[in-house]
Amino acid sequence: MLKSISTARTQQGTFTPVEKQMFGAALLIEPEISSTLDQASELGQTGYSSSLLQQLTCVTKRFRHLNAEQYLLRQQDSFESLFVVKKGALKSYRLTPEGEEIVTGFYLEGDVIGAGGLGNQKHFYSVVALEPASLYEIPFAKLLQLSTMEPIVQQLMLKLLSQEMQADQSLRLIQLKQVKAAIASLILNMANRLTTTQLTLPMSRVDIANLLGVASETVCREFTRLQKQGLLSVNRKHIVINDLPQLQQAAGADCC
Amino acid sequence: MLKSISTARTQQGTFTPVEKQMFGAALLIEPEISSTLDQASELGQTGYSSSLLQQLTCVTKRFRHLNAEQYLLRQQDSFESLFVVKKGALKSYRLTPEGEEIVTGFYLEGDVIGAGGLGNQKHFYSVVALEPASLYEIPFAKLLQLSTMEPIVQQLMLKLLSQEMQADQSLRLIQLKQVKAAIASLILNMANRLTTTQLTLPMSRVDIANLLGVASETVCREFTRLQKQGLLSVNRKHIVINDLPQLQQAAGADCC
DNA sequence: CGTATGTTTGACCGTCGTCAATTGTAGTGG
DNA sequence: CCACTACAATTGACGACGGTCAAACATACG
Repeated sequence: MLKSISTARTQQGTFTPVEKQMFGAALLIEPEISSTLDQASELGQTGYSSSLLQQLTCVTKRFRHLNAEQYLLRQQDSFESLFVVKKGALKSYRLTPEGEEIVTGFYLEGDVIGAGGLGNQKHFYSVVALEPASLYEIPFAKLLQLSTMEPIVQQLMLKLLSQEMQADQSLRLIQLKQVKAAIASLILNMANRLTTTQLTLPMSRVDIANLLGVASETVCREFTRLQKQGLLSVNRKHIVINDLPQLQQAAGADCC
Repeated sequence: MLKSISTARTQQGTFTPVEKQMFGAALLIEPEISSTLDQASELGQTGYSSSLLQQLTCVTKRFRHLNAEQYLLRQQDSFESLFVVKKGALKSYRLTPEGEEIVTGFYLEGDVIGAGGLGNQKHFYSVVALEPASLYEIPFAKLLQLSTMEPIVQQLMLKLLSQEMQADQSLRLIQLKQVKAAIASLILNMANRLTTTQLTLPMSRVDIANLLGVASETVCREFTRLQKQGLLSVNRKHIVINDLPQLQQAAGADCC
């Protein structure tokens, strides 16, 4: 349900940890890609790669700040940049012809926004901040330009898109489940990403309902049911996980 | 619901119609990309592009034939090729931990299979033929190699991935709708692609049910309901559209 | 012709959507 | 600092949609 399947990682290698973190945060480097970078350096392309790195870190130095309710981009905006969430939370959604909101995902720290526009001229969803948020901005033109010089960048872009696709797919899996399981999955996913048993949801019940395609009342009822079963403590947006194993079972093996 | 949003097209230009069709069928060229190709040629890169074209047509000359029920690829297979459906129909699916089948899409003539693996080592779904099918095979390694020489190929790959993502997204929209609307959309999409009011479904009721996340009985009931309303004539897998405008309305503006 | 499989239909019941009332919380202005 | 207001969240009642079980039926294949 959340856009990123994995979080950015750093590794010891040819690049300094700081550089890697920067690069990783910007492009969600997986371990294997990270080592690809290392290998590239080891293969005598160090000069080339480090200049690449310089350009990338340069590119990612742009920042953008949003207040709650402010839009990062709107459906049909022309595609110009990728964004990486540095802090805060956002949601993406589309509108049905009837004006209903269909939430397509939530973005937390480290998530990449806009990969879906990589092959298109236009974005096909709007993205709005749920709380004050700051983001890195990566101009797509710059990225494309770099990619012609460095195949690694191209692979990264492909990987980004694939990840976003996989995230969408697991979202589909969630929707097919019982609502109870979907909620449990949502909570678990949030908790995993934040590595804590206590969390504050950035999104409203309505947002969750629109993500799962159910009524907001149903979301409420499932929250209270999970609380009565002792798996969660719920107080509005504040959630405490009381019984992790049971919750995982309720999620029904979050799968894939 | 169906994987491709648009079908391959041919245009008059630098390349011969036959070449274009080949290229278009293989990579789902959009008009604007197609004209990009033309522009590239006009900008004096003709030699380069036509060698690209030669390589592409060469690459796409590989064929693959499947009987019904035969697998094109299985979940966790390593990613080696893209496929383009030349004839026939296939479905892709994943299994839940409980062993339930979740259909992720149907592929008809002209559809591209496997774009989701572009950034990954493994495919995350299985693909099986619903009826005898023949496909073009495009080795990924070759494609990547070409893309380092020709930015256009890279753009095409990005576009392919984006298209697959958009298809997934519209699938999500369908799932959130009423089952009736979902079925109507499915039929309309099939009919549009085949440009006819009379069609034979390649997939079973169970497959449709697994795609939409409902019971197969529900699919049956909606089919008969649409028939009783006079929108469709249904006889097992044979469908005739009797009232297109009404059907489109039932689909509820297939949107986006 | 007979069996296996896919399809259709009916009966029953649980889940979830809708409508509505109530509570709780945060933000506003006095 | 305290009402007052607006809105999110919660809970209840009721009905419809869709899942499950079961049976009847049609079609394909041997």
